[in-house]
Amino acid sequence: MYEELKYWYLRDHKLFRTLSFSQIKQLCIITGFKKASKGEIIYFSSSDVPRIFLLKKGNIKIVALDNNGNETIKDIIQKGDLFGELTLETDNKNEEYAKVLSDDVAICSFLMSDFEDLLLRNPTLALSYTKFVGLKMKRIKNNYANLISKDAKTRLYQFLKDWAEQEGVREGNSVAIENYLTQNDIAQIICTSRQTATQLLNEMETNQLLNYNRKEIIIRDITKL
Amino acid sequence: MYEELKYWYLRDHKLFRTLSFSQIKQLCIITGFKKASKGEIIYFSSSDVPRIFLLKKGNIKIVALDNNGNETIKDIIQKGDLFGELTLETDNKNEEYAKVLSDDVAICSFLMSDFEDLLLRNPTLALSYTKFVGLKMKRIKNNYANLISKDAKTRLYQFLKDWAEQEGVREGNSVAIENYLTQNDIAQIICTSRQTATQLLNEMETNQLLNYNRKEIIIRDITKL
DNA sequence: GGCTAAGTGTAAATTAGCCGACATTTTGCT
DNA sequence: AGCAAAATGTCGGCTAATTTACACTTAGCC
Repeated sequence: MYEELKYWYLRDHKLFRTLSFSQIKQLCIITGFKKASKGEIIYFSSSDVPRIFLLKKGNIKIVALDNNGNETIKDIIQKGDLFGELTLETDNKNEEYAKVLSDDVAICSFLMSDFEDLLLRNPTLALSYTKFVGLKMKRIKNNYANLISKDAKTRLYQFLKDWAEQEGVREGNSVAIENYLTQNDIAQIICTSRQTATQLLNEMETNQLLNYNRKEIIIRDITKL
Repeated sequence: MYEELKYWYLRDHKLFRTLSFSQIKQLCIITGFKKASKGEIIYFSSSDVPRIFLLKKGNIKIVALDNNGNETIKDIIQKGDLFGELTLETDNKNEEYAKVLSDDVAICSFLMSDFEDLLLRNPTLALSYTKFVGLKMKRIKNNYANLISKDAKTRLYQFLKDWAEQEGVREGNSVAIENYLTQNDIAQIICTSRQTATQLLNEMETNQLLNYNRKEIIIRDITKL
């Protein structure tokens, strides 16, 4: 892979914008690059050396298996997001993997140890990164707070609002979202059963709140959610 | 307040152990110190300049008010823990405050901006701090995962196990915990109603699993939880 | 010491939403 | 085109846990 390209891949991320070309290059020397298509599973937890990943294109979900072998969705990662050992702590027990949701994805990765070195040499980057992790924490906290205190309906509404805000294409008050999730995925994200999610989505369709199909969700009036 | 004392207060925290005396001193110049007693409320969200707090003695709970004005427990902070704007981002909308649980507490604080300066000058500290925040995030994630997928009983058991591990005094298989929480507090932490919590605790008492009173909880056999 | 508020105990009614058990539709694959 | 697998739709029973409601106990305060 051309050094130049790698440079731009990282440079693109707001976290790395303060870095010089040579600094990025240092980080890039050990950068891996990978393409994968829908349904593929990418192990990153205990696979080999701890890495940090950057999703360049597409969408993936981070999945963990509970004791009964059920999939639990931990996170949805979108284009531009970092994932992996973000806490810079190797985590042996957590058996997590990533599953590709969109048609195809592009992922770059770098070694955690190299990233640590870079942070040590670039205090500004270290500070940005700390804030970045902190922000992620805050997002997670808010998500969970919603999950716990609200009922399924409210959770679904909130999820749709968030999704619309992050990825939706707005036209007036209506928002179109590319739908790469199944109803089962949505159910898992908002922590309810598939049946309940289906029911709620159909109810919303009946009430003219949205149009749902497997490719696209159109929220008629985002302000009404 | 004597410089020396402040030095030891911070030095005591594992996060700051790598720092030299002069570095700690720099951080300390602007350190505030405060004592408070049971029931007192300490605002830190939007009060004045953003600060980071270190709880030196006692226990507090971080509480947020939801739209209906109900208290929601966000976190329980124990002796030695940091709290406040840990993400280094000033957070205007979140209206949170701390409430003192134990008879009395001692808190030191420093300005976020000073802490940022220190991090910029000490990349090693910055890295440690990132890991620290990361660890906190992981803990929160696990907590929430428990809250969501388990029933009230399991959640209570897990909470008691965690509490016992963090603060309990073990004697053989029995663990004594100083009980500074009301049953209502416990209910809020494990996200259930007060009545359910009461019922479960009494059930455990009947089953000889523990002895409960307002001052102390004794878990008969921690291995049986 | 006595009063008030906070904390605890208990029970019945109600309910959200999980679960099992299907039928139907859509998709991807050869 | 035709098949199997995945995704979606729908229903009713079941259960944990919330809610409402009230009695009792303890702690703190004048």
